[in-house]
Amino acid sequence: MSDSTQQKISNGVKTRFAPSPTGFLHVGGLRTCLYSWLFAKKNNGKFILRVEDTDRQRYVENAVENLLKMLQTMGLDWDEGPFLENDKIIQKGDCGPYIQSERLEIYQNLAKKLVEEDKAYYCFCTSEELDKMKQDQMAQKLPPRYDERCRKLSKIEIENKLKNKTPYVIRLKVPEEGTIAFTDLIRGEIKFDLKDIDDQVLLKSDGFPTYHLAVVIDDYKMEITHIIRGEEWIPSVPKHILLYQYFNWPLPQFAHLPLLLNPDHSKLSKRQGDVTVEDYLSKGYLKEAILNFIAFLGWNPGTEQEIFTLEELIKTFSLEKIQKAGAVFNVEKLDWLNGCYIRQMNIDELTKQCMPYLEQAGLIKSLNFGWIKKIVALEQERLKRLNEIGDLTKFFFLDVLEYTPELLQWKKMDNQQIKDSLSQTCAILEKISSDEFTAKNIMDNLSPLKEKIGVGEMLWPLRVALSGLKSSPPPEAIAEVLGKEKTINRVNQAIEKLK
RNA sequence: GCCGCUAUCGUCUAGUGGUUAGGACACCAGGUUUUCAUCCUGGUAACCGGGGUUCGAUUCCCCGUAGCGGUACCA
Repeated sequence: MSDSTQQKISNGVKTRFAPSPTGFLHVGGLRTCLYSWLFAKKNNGKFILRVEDTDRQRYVENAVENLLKMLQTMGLDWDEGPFLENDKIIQKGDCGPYIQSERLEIYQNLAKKLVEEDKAYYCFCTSEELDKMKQDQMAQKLPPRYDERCRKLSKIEIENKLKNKTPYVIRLKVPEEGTIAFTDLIRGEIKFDLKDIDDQVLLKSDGFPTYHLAVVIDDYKMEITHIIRGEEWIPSVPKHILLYQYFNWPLPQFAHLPLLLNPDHSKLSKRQGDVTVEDYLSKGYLKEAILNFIAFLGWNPGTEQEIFTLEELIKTFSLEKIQKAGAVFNVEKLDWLNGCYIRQMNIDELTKQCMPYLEQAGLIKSLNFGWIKKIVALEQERLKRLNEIGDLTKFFFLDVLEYTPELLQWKKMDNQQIKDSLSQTCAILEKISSDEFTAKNIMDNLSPLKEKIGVGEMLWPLRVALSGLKSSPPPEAIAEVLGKEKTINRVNQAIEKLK
């Protein structure tokens, strides 16, 4: 099979994301989806969604709904497929249905057609027989594979078994020799020997298709031009190509994406941290940051720009720039990127998004948006994840701060010096009216004292008195947000602590 | 075991038949009139190994090695 038989981009690009509803959306799945989406958008093509629910054992209730919601909140829209409207799944598009369990007849008919044309055959082997076959082969150190015994069944034997309702599967008839090669858009030519390829089950005994049958039929029927999916599918491409040939259908283009890896280079998995998109969202990673980060895991534009909006990604994206090797999902860089996005955010929006986390931390008693906004603003440059906001701002909400008196000490100051510093500071603060209790005013008034006793000597004890922390925003900024009364109260509490 | 994919700083990566092998994260140091953070400056740190081809290979070819994936009536 030469690459000239692969379909060219003529009547427009059409890509798909085809997940299995077996749980929450995985970040690897999100990236696959993003790349397919970007490629379609970049080429003014169509992007569709298809649900591959042919495995009833692994089917998870509500997984489809979750999936649709998640893609929606991530801003990846699709032109055809299932959509959520008023919490109900409805399907739109001319190639529907887009849920494989609703297309069984199509697969069954086409599988039968292959049997009629001698390109596939009935197999009546039980799973016990298959297990035994495998064990015998392993014992003899042979590669485990189906020995094709049902290929040799006579017409009469087959008819009898069918008449007796013996359960069966339909298997692909893979030629004994020859090679199948194809050009992967990311990896170049990949070649397989047909003799290494098993007679794949196409239709299971429960009447459902396997992935291999369903994916080929649907990608053809739905006019997919570019199949963009994970590299774990490379070994099954020859089976798919065989099916395209048997059906006499044109081949789509293939692009197999590198895997996402754990820090130890194993395939990204739950055991070593968070893998679902929801996990990251709930920790307070912004969707823009997640998308940006994930886009760069296995792809980069070749320039030095690192921060990209979705629009910019569409403009810049290309399959050729996709990496071949797997990429470690490195949370540290995500943290940095998320911090960048948080710093760029409009403060009203940031405050709004922080609210749920403040509530979670049990900090919001009075919902004074304006006041909370000031607090959030003070921590904006320190925030890397929204779920840090509680710990970072707790001290604003408390009546009494818990800290050890030693924390008030700047360099080699003794208790008396600290007390003096705080009382002199307090005296100055007392003189500022509540109306003029602003950060700038406070610093202006404090300036002479600062000259007299030293910057650190004045500001450090004040900062600890107001925040109870060794790292916090500047004291005058905290004072302004706290207001005159609370500020003076906290300074006096600090002086008390030193007695 | 068999089949396939892959290989540049710790991580994400740029790049080339001749480069001081570039950037980002992380880390370290200094600066930005208190701390933390932000920001700025600087620093440590990489071409898996062996053979070819070549005047010259990190780059091209071959062979190893390692990692990963597949080897299901899972996708």
